[in-house]
Order: sequence, then structure tokens, then C-alpha cells
Amino acid sequence: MYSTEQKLHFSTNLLEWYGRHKRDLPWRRSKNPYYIWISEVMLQQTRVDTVIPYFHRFVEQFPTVEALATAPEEQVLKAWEGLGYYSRARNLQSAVREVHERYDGIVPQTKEEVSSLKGVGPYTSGAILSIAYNKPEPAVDGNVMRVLSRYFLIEEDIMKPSTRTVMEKLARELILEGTASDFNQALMELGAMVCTPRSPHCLTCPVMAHCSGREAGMEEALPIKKKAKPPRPELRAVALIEGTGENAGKWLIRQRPQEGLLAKMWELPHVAWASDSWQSDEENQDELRSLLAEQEQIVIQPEGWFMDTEHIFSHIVWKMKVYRAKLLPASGQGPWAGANASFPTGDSWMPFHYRWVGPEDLGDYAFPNVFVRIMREWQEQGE
DNA sequence: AAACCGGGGAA
DNA sequence: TTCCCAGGTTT
Repeated sequence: MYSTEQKLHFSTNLLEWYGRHKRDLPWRRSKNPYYIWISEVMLQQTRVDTVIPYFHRFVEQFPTVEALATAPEEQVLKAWEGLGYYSRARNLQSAVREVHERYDGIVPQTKEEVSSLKGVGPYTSGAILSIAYNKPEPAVDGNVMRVLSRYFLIEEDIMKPSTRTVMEKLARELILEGTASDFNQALMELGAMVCTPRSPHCLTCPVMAHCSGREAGMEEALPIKKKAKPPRPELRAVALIEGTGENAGKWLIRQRPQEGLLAKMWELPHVAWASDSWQSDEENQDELRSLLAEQEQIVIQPEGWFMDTEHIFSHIVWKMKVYRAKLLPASGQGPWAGANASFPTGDSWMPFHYRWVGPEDLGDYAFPNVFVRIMREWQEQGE
């Protein structure tokens, strides 16, 4: 398919370049498969600069397979707070528990065993096996597909699974004997530092001389990628409910269900808006009060608009209006009654688990960033 | 094959 | 604004 010379030029020059230009990243200072694994999971759909501080805190808090395997899940979610894709954290702990129990704490070394672990797909298994164990397995991520599609002028849509298969076969053929660990990292490093999505730095590229994409003047047009659909908008009204009496200075928060969007994360009570537009603040607050009473048996007295904000997922965008509110005394029998007395979770009739918390308690609960922003705004206004 | 699953940095 | 990032799972 592709000439041996072109392939050999690529592998040798890339390796030589990597030896001189690789960044000093925290997870490159060790070959501990557990640390490599953590870094690879964190790096899924997340930039290096974002991951670095999380990685440091995470390995400090959970330095060994056993430490993570035996930690409470809430603590792991809290350590992941702000990174997004929280199923990554829950899957990682679940998989680490399996390694702890079934493999005596040693990350397995075969493709089949590693791939069977929760949250470990083709990319991550290849990355762990190659980087930590130097096994000649491909690790094809977005960087690698971009680099290969340009260098070998591959015009297939990289969103198609079949294209990924082609890339994996090619990437495997490019690994020279005994160089898998460095080569796979070099490939990603080139994609991150030189062969960037826009304005690639071809003049400093170690493999420019035989790059088919550049020869064809196609480097900016590659890789070919079908456009994703825009996220659908959803309006949501949020209630920032202040406690009174013994709950003065606290807010009412709730934990989301075990599965689905933001599983097990904590949040401020909010309701989906049936209509696709807002009314006046007075009408919105009336509707919010009515919906909370209906859906959650929470009866509030709204006390005015607080802020507007947005939360963007890959497939949804929450357009949120936040209203301050107090609980009405008459509503003493709601789901928050005795909320701090370890209300049972997992009841099918009771999707949310409520609690009163003050600013000093926030360290015990993992929130999606949008709610962190709202609560921080609230604290700043109170000062 | 398409949908679901967060959040932010860069241009 | 748009893109897309060291992806995986479910339908």
C-alpha cells in the first residue's frame, strides 16, 4: 500500500526527533502501568495542560492500585470534579478494583485482558501495553489519525470505525522492533506539537520530506471529518434554596441518579422547561415553584432572579436561569425532611437524594462545574 | 452507524 | 463563534 521507504523514513525520523524534543510530562517520569493508565484515562478528550494538576493530586491521593481500589467512590468522584466525563472515574475505579482482586494488583500485559477492563477501549489498551510494557500495539487517537492521514494522504472520514481500523493496521506496521513505547508517544507528541489541527508547523516537522499530504498541498484539509451535529438546547430553571432556622446559611442540594447524565454528581435543584422560551422573571418563578412542588414535593417561595448561565455538553446545552428562594415552613414533609440523616439512596421512587450543606461542606461533594460557578458567585456576592 | 457522555482552551 | 482534544459505551 505505502512504500517501505516512506514508512521507514517516518519511523526513524520521528523517533530521532522525539528523543530530542519530548516534553517532560509527569506521567513520563515513570513506567508504572498504574500511573500510565491513570494518565491515559484522564487524557481522553482532555488537554494535557488541564490534566497535569489533576494527575498530581490523583496519584498523591491514590498512590497504588490498592489505594484506589479501597477508596470510597465519592472521594474518587471528588478528585475528578471539573474534569468531566465522570463515568471515566467510576469505570477506572471499577477496573482498578478488578486488577486488585483478580490480578493481584498487577496491570495485565495482554491485549485481551487489558481490553476487558471497564473503560479501557482500543486506544487505552494499546497505550498502556505499549507505553508501560513496550508491547508493539498501536495506540490510535485523534492526534495519530491526523498525523497519519496527512503523511500518507488518507482521505477517508476519520469518524468512520472502518477508517480507524485502517489506521491501527498502519500504525502497527510503523513500530520498529523494540521501540513501541517511544514511537507511540512520539506519534502523539508530533500531533500535539507540530502536526497541529490548524496551521501545522511543517517547516520544523521531522518527516516533512516524505509527507504526501504536504506534497499535495492538502495538509490543512486533512483529516477529513464529517461535521458533528450541534448540541440541542434545553432550558432549565435552577432554585438556589436558602435554609432557615437550623439550616440558616446552607443550601439545599441533591444527588443525581446512579446512571445517565452526570451520574451520582451533586447539584442544585432544577427543573426542565417545557417551553422553548422564557417569560418574565415573575412568571418564570411561578412556574419554577409549581414544577418543583409537582415533581419533587418541594414548596418554595421564590425571592428573585440571581443569574443566567450555560452548561455545554457534547450533545446538549443547558440554558439556565437561577432564582433565589426559601423553603416555605408549610412544606415540612418533603423529601428533604431529615435529609442529613443519611437518607436512603437507590429507591426507584426517589431519584434524588437531598441534603443541606454550607460552604464549609462543599469539599465533601462532587459538583459539575456549572454549579460550582453558581455557588461561587453566590459566595462572592455575600461578602 | 449514531447517540450518549463534560469541560475548557485556542484561534 | 468554531473546533477538538492522548475515547469508551450503549443502542
